[in-house]
Amino acid sequence: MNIEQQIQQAVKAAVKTLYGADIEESSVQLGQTRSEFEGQMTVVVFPLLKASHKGPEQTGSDIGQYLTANLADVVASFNVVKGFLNLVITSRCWVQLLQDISQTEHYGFRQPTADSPLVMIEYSSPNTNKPLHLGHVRNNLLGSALARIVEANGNRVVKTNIVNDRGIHICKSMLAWLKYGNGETPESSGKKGDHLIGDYYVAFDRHYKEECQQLAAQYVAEGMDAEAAAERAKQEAPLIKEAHAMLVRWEQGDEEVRSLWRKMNEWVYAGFDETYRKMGVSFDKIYYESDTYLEGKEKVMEGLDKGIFYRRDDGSVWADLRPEGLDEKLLLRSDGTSVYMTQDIGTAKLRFQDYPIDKMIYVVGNEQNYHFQVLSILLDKLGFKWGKDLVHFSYGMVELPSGKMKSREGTVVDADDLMAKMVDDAYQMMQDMGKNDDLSDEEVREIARKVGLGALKYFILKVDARKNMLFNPAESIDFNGNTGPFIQYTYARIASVQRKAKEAGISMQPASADGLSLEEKEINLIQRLRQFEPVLRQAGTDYSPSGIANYCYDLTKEYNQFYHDHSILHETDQQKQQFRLLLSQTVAKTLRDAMGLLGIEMPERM
RNA sequence: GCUUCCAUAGUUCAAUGGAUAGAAUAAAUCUCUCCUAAAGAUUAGAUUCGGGUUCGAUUCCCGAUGGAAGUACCA
Repeated sequence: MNIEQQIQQAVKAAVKTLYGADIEESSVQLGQTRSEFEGQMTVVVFPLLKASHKGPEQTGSDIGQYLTANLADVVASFNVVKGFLNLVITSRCWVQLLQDISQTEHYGFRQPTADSPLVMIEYSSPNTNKPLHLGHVRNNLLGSALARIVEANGNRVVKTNIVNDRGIHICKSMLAWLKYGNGETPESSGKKGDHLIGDYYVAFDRHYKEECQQLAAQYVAEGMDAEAAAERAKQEAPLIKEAHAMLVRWEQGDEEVRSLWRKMNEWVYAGFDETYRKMGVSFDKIYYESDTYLEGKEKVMEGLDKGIFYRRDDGSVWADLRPEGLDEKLLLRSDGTSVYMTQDIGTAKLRFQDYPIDKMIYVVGNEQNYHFQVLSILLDKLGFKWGKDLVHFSYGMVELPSGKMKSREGTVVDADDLMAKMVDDAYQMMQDMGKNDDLSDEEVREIARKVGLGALKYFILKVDARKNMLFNPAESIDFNGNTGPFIQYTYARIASVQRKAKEAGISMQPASADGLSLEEKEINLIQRLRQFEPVLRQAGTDYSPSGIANYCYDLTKEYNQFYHDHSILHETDQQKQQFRLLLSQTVAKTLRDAMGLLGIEMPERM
């Protein structure tokens, strides 16, 4: 039984004996003592006043006395400040706790079993017409971190990706490539496939814009007012008409269009795979919209038969969600083609066929909150048992100082470029600091890779996912302060101490704890280590990678203070030295586990 | 218009309803004959406004103000 439970139980017993009242064990509010007071654990006595019918001070001291008398192994002494009962926990307890943590592999993790809930997490979900940018990076990092966190809380997890490989957007790239590409390929140009396709998407847009302007000018000359002319031009421009025609040919299965589509998608996938690999994200199962949209149609027709949906005179199919407080939602266009919602229904159907899903989590930006509100209702109506409480893990946008990223204005922060720049910066920094003297260039580059990506990942994951966040390309991402490298650096320092201890033949095995008196910072650290379990639980229920990131920072900060104040290898008291080595080792272990959940690798030196 | 989300130091971020709201950064200053100074320490700086619930509110509720997103036969 852990310290918290022992105290809670004892407080319950105290209330019973002292005041004759029954309280719930779990209702005993137990927190950590603030550093300015003596003690490590604090019982909040306010909620107990109803039972005691005494003042807070008196109640606190009654219970404190009971605890020191009846739980002397754990509670050494106490003090009461206002309504807070601060408890000093015995050193013996702390050392025991440290040993437990150090001996537990992946302390705080829960192993999934065969009958654990099956959670499917969808993330990434790119369009195949342009390369990944910083917004996708946030999505991918959040999704993969979330998958690890959910798994570490004892769930079976399937990571999935839905690729939006069909639709007007990819037709635009295809058309531009046919018109202006001169047969350019990734091989011929040396460009990454996704970047190549992205360039043609931009090219389409540029030419389309020109056409629109010319056409609009012509309409205005014919006497139309400017706004209407612009609107009309958008629809009547030859390029967009060609793109639509191409989409129709695609849907009809026109082999010429299909084979071009396959070829260009392959280029893009090769590019994506490289980006995913560098980012360190992966999937267990990938779905393609081109496979799922027909399933969606089928499912919608099924709903139509059951009377869940209705058909309008023009042939389009709708769901009436006004009873749910929402609007009517289109599910099939009047020409019978499917929309975004149709596809998601189809994907859900296929997934449910493939896996007995208990819970579905969609990692998708908050701009689609409404979509998922609707999807949840529709899936529920269609009989998916997990539809009703599907989780839309809705995250905020990444903004630039100039506002939103816009591909047209060239303000998009490219994922590949950014990762490369982070690694370069880390490499340059190592050069400048002369840290690479006895390392091969290859080793330095590997460390720079971990550090550069660690900085990027931590930068993104430490922020509450719900909130919009700011990225300033001019300032770049810091390597000092509350950053990934700060945590990695501390880890590398511990690794260094451990190497030296090993060379000197110093045992890291815990000696007897008898007579060992602990420093305040040592106790703080053990307490912090213990905290990892509740933090991980919380991160699992709140779906909060940032909770893990913040924990890593707090633990690191705490350790650095300890490291600064207390010597390890120079400590002459052997018992203390071994204890500190064990403590350091356990901090390193916990940091590796916790940062690992965020997908951040820890270098043994840097 | 309607719906949803957000609002904390100059800036970027924290805080299961708990004690004097924490960090980082930017500024000034100190600490390497000492286990890695990508570190540690000191000084100064913030809860948008008005109500309510509570022993206690940055946190929960209502209203106002400001910002973002959505409200497509786009995805």
